[in-house]
Amino acid sequence: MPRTHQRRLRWLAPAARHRGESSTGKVESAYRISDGIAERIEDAISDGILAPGSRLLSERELAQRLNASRESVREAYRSLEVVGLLVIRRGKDGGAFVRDIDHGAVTRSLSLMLRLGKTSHRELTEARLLIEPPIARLAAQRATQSDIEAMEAQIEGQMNAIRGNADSRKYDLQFHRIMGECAKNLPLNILMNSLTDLMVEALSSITISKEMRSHGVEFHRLVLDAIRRKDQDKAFKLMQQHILESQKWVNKNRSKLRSRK
Amino acid sequence: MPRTHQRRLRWLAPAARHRGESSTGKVESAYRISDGIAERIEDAISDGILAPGSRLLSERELAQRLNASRESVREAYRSLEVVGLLVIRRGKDGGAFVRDIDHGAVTRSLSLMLRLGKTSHRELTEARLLIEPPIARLAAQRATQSDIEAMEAQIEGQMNAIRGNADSRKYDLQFHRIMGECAKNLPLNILMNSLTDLMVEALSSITISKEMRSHGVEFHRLVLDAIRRKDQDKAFKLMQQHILESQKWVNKNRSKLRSRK
DNA sequence: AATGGCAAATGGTCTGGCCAAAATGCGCGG
DNA sequence: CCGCGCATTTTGGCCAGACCATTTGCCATT
Repeated sequence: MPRTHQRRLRWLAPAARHRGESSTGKVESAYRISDGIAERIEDAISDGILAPGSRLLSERELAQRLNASRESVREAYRSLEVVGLLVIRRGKDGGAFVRDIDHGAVTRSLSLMLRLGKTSHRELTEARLLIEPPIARLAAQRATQSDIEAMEAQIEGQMNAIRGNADSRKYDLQFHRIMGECAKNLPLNILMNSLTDLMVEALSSITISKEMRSHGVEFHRLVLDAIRRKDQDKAFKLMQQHILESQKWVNKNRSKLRSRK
Repeated sequence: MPRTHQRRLRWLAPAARHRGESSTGKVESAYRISDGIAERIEDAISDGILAPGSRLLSERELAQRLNASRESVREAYRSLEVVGLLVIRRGKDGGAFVRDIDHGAVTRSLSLMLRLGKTSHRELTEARLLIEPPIARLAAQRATQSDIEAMEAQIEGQMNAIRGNADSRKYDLQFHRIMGECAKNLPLNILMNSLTDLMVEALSSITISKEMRSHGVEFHRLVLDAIRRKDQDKAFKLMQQHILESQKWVNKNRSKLRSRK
């Protein structure tokens, strides 16, 4: 039975939200139906009503239920996909699914800003130098047994990759990632991951010698050892040294870096 | 005259981009026309072809030129608006404009992630504690004369606001922001701004006593003094102390904090 | 000169349709 | 009986055309 109402968009009207500034720079003036829908979904997700992995209604269906057009719903879904909350698949059994938490969106925005700001590699390294050693310290302080085991497994994998002459970069990144987990601090972890992701991206164009890779994994082993012994200062200094060395190495290979216009 | 086109989307096909992973988690499988358009615009912006403030073609016009539908163009514009690259206005003389660089998007995604991750205030403070003091140190090292003047002016404004019993929070935030500028490191600056923005947002629900506000500005004055004298360690320690004190104060007022589900 | 209203440009939404991808079922041939 | 491929179905992607809402500027009326 196709409901008979004609009126539009009354379903969201209580106290026409001003949602001012909120210091994030977002200023919504005149509202868009799609924004209203997106906001509702966003809230539902952050309130846990929609768990990661669950499937939303199809565009057609939700549109009908909300008495909105399919386009409005579509736009809402797409917006949320852009910010990383949803993932949309086509075909039967497709649709919009709640993505499990993933800081990729932060990295993406950050990456954009840095590209626009013509950030140099030097700045990136400097930032890492200020963030990662403290994280290593926290990791040494807070790593659990299972954290340590995860890192051991990872190092193992990396060594195998090197022996097999495969690309070890992925493992390298993963080591830093696990260490970030150990610090038990989400904001820091996200920030660090974004920086290291950007680093990897920036360096993706140059190949790394086998010796260098072995050297890297050796360093990881030392850091892990410090963490295992809960030697916070040692972990801090090792990390610092690790970054400095890699910076030095990059400088020697600067010519191979792809230039940014 | 309704153009006679048969084929679609040939205008973007050279070397069907795979744009794999890139470690940001973004995996585009099946190509969307709108994504193609968005990517082109994004590149144009980061290459400086489209300067901040410039106006893009209207949806109708660009659609016609690209031989695409208005919806595709619209979707591209909207996506870029969501990530903070464009701002869209309605009405005559409206349209999509290139936004000048603004880290708001990063803050927004970060904020989302933190909400989803149920980040505590404690973690936020811890992160700030690791990031801001080093930034103060860098600021002391690198601040120019005009930077210092800007900070002086800001403190002046803040004191006036306090005397007039106006809300000084805006100025407070601004001080940290200017100090970030002084550090001359974009990544760090963005990260710090995101954290302080989140902090302000989290604290927006409680009022701050006049004494506390005076205390705050006094601290800023001290920090500025250290920066002026290029006393890096002093700036570092002051900043650390500043954050610790505000944390202590927040703890005393914890009950007033709006709870996050 | 001030003001009110009209016209134009532009995004926002709706309708209704077709295409393309993906999963599933069905039937035919081996 | 076991695939293998084709048709079907569901769902997003795209399109065309229309109308609405907002904003701006201009112009006529007062």
